[in-house]
Formats: sequence, C-alpha cells, structure tokens
Amino acid sequence: MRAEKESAILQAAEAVFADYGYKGATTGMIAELAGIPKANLHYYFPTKEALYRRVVEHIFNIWLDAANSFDESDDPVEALSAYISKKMDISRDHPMGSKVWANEILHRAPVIQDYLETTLRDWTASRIAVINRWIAEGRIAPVDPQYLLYMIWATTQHYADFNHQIDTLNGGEPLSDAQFDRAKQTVIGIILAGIGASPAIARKEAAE
Amino acid sequence: MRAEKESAILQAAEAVFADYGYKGATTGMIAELAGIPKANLHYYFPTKEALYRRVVEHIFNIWLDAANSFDESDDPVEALSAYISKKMDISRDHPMGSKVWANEILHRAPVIQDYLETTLRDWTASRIAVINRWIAEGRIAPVDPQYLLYMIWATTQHYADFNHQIDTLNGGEPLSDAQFDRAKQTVIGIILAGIGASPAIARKEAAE
DNA sequence: AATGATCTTGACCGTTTGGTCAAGGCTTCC
DNA sequence: GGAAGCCTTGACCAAACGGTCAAGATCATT
Repeated sequence: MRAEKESAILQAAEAVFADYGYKGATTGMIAELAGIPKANLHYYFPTKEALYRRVVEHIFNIWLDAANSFDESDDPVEALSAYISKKMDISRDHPMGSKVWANEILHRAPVIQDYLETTLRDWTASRIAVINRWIAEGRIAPVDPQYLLYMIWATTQHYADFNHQIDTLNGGEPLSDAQFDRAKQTVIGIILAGIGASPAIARKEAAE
Repeated sequence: MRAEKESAILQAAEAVFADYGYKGATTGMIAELAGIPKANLHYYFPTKEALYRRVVEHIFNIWLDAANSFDESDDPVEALSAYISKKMDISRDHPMGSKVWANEILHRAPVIQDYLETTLRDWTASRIAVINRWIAEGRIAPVDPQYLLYMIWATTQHYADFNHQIDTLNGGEPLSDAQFDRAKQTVIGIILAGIGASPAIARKEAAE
C-alpha cells in the first residue's frame, strides 16, 4: 500500500529531522532508517523539502489536537489542567515531533511561517479573549494571558525539546512514568496556583 | 590584534550557528559576516568544530554568570526573582547564544555533554538542596524543586529560542521594552505565587 | 498469457562544503 | 635593507549530498 509506505518513510523522517535538523538530516539516513534505498524514497517524496513539509504538517495537526483540549470546559481550572496535561502527554509521546517544530521556529520558521500567521495567530487571539474574560469575571488573577500561554507552551514543550538534558540530570535515565506524572502535577499546580485559579498549596510547618 | 580578530569571528559564528544550526551554517557564511575570506577564518580556527566549541563555551559562561544570581539572597522571593530576572535579561540580550545552546541540546548535546554531566549537574543538585531547605522551613510550598527549575529554564529561555514565534504573534514586531518587562513580571509573579513564596495576586471583583 | 501501470534500485551527476596550499604581503628586529 | 615570522588570500581538492535515470521487477486487469 502506498499510504503505509509513505507513513513508514514519514516516521523515519521525523526521527532523523528531530535528531539532526533539516540540514543535518540526509535523505540517505532517512531511507536507511526506513529500510529502503535512497532512490526509492525519492520516488515517494520527490524532494527533501517536500518530505520535510509533510513531517511538519503532521506535527502541526498533533498540536491542533492538543489545542482543542483547551475548550473542554469553561472553568479555568478544568480547561487549563486539561490543556497542560494534554501538552505534557504529547511531549512524552511525540518528543520528536516537538523537536522538529522547535528546530523550525529556532531557524525562523522558513517552512511554516504561514501556519504561524494564520492558524496559530487566530487560535492564540481567541484564547487570550477567553482568559481575559476569566479575569474580568474574577475567576483568575489578572495576569497577562499572552505570557501565560507562552509559559505553558515553554514548560510543556521543554520536556520534549530538552529531554536529553533532563535525562542527563536524571542520572542518564529517562524520567519514569511516576516521575513524569509528578512533573506534570508540579507544572499544573504551580501554574494554577500562580494565577490564583486554585488555592495555593499549603506550606509546611517550619521545621523548628 | 589576534584577540580582537578572534572575537569578531566568534561573534559572527554565534549569529550564523544560531540561525542555521551546526550543519546548516557554513564557514563561508561566517567568514562573509566577519568580513574576511574563508581561508583566513581557517587560519584562526582550523576546523568548523573547533570554532563551534568556542562559541558553545562562551555561551556556557554566560549561563554560569546567570546561575550565580541564584545565590544573591537566601530569601526565596529575592533569590528566585533575581535569578528569573537575570535569565530573562539574557534571553533579551543574547538570544543567539541561547539558540545555539538549544540546538545543541535538541541534537543530544554531541559537543557539550561533558558540561551537562559535570558543571550543570553539580549546580542543579546544590540548588535543589537549597529549595528543599526552603520547603522544610515552610518558606515556600512543597513543590518538586527539579521541575520548578525546569519550569524556570524553559520559560525564560523561551523568550530567546522562540522569539520568532513571539514576534510573529506580536504582529511581526519584536516585543517592546515595556512588553518585555511585562512578560518578565508576569513570569516572576506566576512562579512566586505558584510556589506560595509571595501572596497570590488578588483577583478582580466579578464584573457583574 | 499479455499488456500496461506502478514500483524498485544501482549507478551516476552536478553542486556545495570543509579544508588545504602556495604565493605573496606586512611587521619587527638586527 | 634584509631576514624571519606572522598574516592574508585566490585557487584548488576530495568528500558528501540531493536528485536523476534507465533498466528491470512486480502487480492488476483482461
């Protein structure tokens, strides 16, 4: 089947692009990982750039999927918890995709600039409106929504993009499921308390 | 002077590596930006990799400088405010350095793995101990220090690494000084409130 | 079984890139 | 003024890379 073969190539491409960047990745490496000769890869994807575009589009769709979880509820605690949780899950399950995206932004988005200016901009503007309404309704503290969103993006994606650093600081081992869950709860806890959406976590009694 | 020439080359190299990644950057581009022929560049830095190492080392030293600001005070509010503020300033003043660093981690740190395993690991462990003491003393809420640090790193560096995305969402314009200051205050405010180090920001009265 | 369409592949090509080299300046010190 | 060391540079090279191509293999349809 054509679709399956393409899918296998795309999967290999995502891994190689994530590890080596657009320029650093070679069609030969991708072909080898996909288990086919380079010439065959070029039969399915005429150019390296076309292949890369497909990889980036796939990643953007995953991002869109997560974005929807923002709207699961109109309650700030539920909505933000769901959104952060979903973004953390993506970082754990699709770290390579996140890395390709990060690479693309880092290099000034030569391929996906149009997505940034349309879909991402629209989504962001509408969610800023939602957050501003929550503030007006006194449901969260008056924080600048824009920078709150950046904080959520940065923090959640960090667990994918910088997973090598995290692993190194974890003794060279990836975070266990329990550790990752603790990270997720920490992130959600700090952000929700930070915007006054849920009561602050109680401090301990001073030790002495 | 040798030192000045090397410095000019390193500056050009940092810019080009930040924009194009290690592989994407060419010694020809770096030489052109530095205003010298490529052969001359190779007189000062025999290989591309040697040049890259020097760039990365420079960036790591800037990071170390910021790391020190963590110890300006033993008060959590002051220490974390100073540290976050300093990291935000670096993101604004040296975005290219941060990008080179991000690229390096993204690609599994082929060049600076030893720094991660020594200096960074030691620094992190000792600061985790400090934060744990604050928790034991009841000065901040019991959050996992490790994930708090990651959150600070991710959020502050985001303003350098993803500045292209931020600019795009800001109508294609870089954040103004006022906007950037607001971002910084938002980040500090959310994190400090999030860990119960300072009283939560008061919510507005509900509008109706 | 024949025919045409689709897929597979080793060999090949032009371009780009990191790096070399030899010839020529420039500066310094006797 | 000349010798020695340092710096500069255009021309060049080998390797790697994206992409092509033509010849063959496989498959579907009748």
